[in-house]
Amino acid sequence: MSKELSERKKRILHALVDLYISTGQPVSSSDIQSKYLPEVSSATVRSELSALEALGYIEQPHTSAGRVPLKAAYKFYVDSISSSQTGEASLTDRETEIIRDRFFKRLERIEDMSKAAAKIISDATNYTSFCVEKSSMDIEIEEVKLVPLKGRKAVVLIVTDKGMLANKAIDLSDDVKGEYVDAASTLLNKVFAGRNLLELENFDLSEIDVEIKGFKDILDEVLQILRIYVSSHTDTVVVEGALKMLDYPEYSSVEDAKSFLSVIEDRDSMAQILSDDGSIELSVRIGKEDNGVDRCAIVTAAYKVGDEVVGKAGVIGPERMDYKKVIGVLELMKKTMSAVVDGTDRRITDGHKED
Amino acid sequence: MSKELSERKKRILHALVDLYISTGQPVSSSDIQSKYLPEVSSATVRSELSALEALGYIEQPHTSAGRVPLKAAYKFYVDSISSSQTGEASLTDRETEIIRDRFFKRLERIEDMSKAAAKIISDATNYTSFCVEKSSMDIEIEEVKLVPLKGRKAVVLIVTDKGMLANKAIDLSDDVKGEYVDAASTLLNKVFAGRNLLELENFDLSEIDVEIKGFKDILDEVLQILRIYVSSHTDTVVVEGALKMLDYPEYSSVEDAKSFLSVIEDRDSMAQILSDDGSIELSVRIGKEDNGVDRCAIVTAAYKVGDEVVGKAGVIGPERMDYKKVIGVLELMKKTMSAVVDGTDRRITDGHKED
DNA sequence: GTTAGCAGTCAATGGGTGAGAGTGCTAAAA
DNA sequence: TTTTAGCACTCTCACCCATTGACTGCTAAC
Repeated sequence: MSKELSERKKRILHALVDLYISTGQPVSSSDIQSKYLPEVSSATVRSELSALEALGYIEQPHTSAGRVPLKAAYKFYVDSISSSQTGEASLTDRETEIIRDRFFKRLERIEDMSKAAAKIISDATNYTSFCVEKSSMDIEIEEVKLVPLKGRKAVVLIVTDKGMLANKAIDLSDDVKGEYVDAASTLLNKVFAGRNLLELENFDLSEIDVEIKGFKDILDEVLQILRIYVSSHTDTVVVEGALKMLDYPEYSSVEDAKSFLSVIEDRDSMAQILSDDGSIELSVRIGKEDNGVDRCAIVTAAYKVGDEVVGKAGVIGPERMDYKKVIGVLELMKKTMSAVVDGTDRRITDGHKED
Repeated sequence: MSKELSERKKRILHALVDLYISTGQPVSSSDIQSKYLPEVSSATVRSELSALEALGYIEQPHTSAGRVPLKAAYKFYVDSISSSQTGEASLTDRETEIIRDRFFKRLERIEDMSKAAAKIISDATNYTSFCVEKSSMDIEIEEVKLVPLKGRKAVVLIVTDKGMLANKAIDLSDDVKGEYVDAASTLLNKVFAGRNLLELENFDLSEIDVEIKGFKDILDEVLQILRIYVSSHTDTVVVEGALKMLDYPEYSSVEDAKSFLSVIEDRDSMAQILSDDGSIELSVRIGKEDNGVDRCAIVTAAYKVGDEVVGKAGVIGPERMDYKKVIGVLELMKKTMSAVVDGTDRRITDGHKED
């Protein structure tokens, strides 16, 4: 904070976080000296460490213990790795290939993308992962059709530019004559075709300048179907590997585990947490004040089409997580997913790989 | 086992299980004596206890500890409560009313029944609960319709006696003429209408004695839609209150908690476990050999329509669970749900309560 | 500014001890 | 023969204490 650190302090801080991430134990001056700075003595490292402690980067759990990174130290660490290189370089070519491969292999239908991505991210990083699909309401109704069935039933079909939206069987109270159905279909199309789903939220039937006559019932019915769809269609959150967090000593008490899991399992609180970071491309949030989950770090990547964020993928793990790897995996997935959503890479839409 | 226990042994065994269920601690002879058998001395209880130990009902964790029930003791206990009274009597009228009330209040659409029931059972008992809905394949196709849309797209609508089944937009490669669509619709109906979904599994198009001509593509398409539906439509399992198990000291180590949760979270293994008990009306399975989950008891109730099991509801908890209450709640839910599914109690199908 | 050496601090470990809980056994009473 | 009171025995658990080992901070020399 405040002023720029000396080069040696930077090296020492980086070393300390590195060591702490891999061991989870407080790091001693001699550890740092022997593994990262053989050219100086441990006493020198010690004096640098007390300086860093005064600056608020690290602390000692107790007098005779080594040092543990604080939030500021993690921030510094994350900054230094994401500026020094593109994160993806932290994965070997082989790893990159395996991940890409698994992604396309699992992807038979495009709807499974979130699930597949979450699974792969969790497997590759060994942390709990999640994916959010923003359910865009920017859907245009192309066509509404009333299809008569046997008996007095009929089906309302609503076709949109993004595919089929909803269909529902309804009872027609009147006797169904072909003319009625045809007329109703025509009317429904006049009223709804070309409209956007968002417009419908405050939509008043009486504003429409078409003849409604005996069709009010059916119009209401369709409107209700659409409204139910809009209100029920919230962002979908999928979580993978929730139990992986229990492998880390940070969460080795049942109470901690329980409080973590109860947040993770609750889709609403997850959606809340994930929406907090706006639409930053790559966001790293550490600690409860930052992300709402105690003693955790959350890394999210937003994937976009054009300028619009269409979803997010991320990892939630202990503060001392392997940021290098996580950022690498997320950047790779981000690229891959953006390409698929975008249509640049359509390997899966026809059901098989091309390469 | 082997021989019938003396009346006093029965009382002592019952008392021991009762005490162990409420405290979770090994039960001493004097506990039993003071709270359940004041007319004899603790020494007498002691000698009875060693007899029961020899018979395999109970054991001592170590020499100077009290006794703990074994599986045989729980079996005895469950038998004695379910024969002595109908379990439901173990709930007060007030409790019964509250549970019924909550059930109907939550139930706005019939599809939510499993979820609602699981939630209520879990809340009422404080254990992890689950519901399984058997997805019956006994569905008859009533009508197949090919509905042309704008452009070259069309929708296949499949109507069954149980409601709408599936619909899928397809591309028609040929130019779409009204006649083609009509002819195809007629053909599709000839082929599929009146058939049961189960027949379709090994269904050979060439066996059909209608003219196929140029319609093979569309027939294949529909057949595939149906097959995908059949294969993807497995029993649905919902689980509620998975984390409640962590409140019990039996699962206070993270490893135990993890192994429990990983079984519970996995729908497949749950479905497996739950199908194991056949269609017993009320099944109590204790211990790993019995139910596949370590140090747990599983109580399930099957709800039926006529003779057919259409679903199950149950509780999974520590071996020393409050069987009385659990059995009471499950019997109540079983009655209530059977009535709803059966159609005897249709309070919810028209969207509001009647009483 | 850096280093070696040393004293000081603290957590963790392990052995020892005493209290408490509960049993089994035995001999006497019912 | 069954039940009971009394007592010795066993085992766990909690606590204390001393020892160990891991670090640090300080100081004086380089």
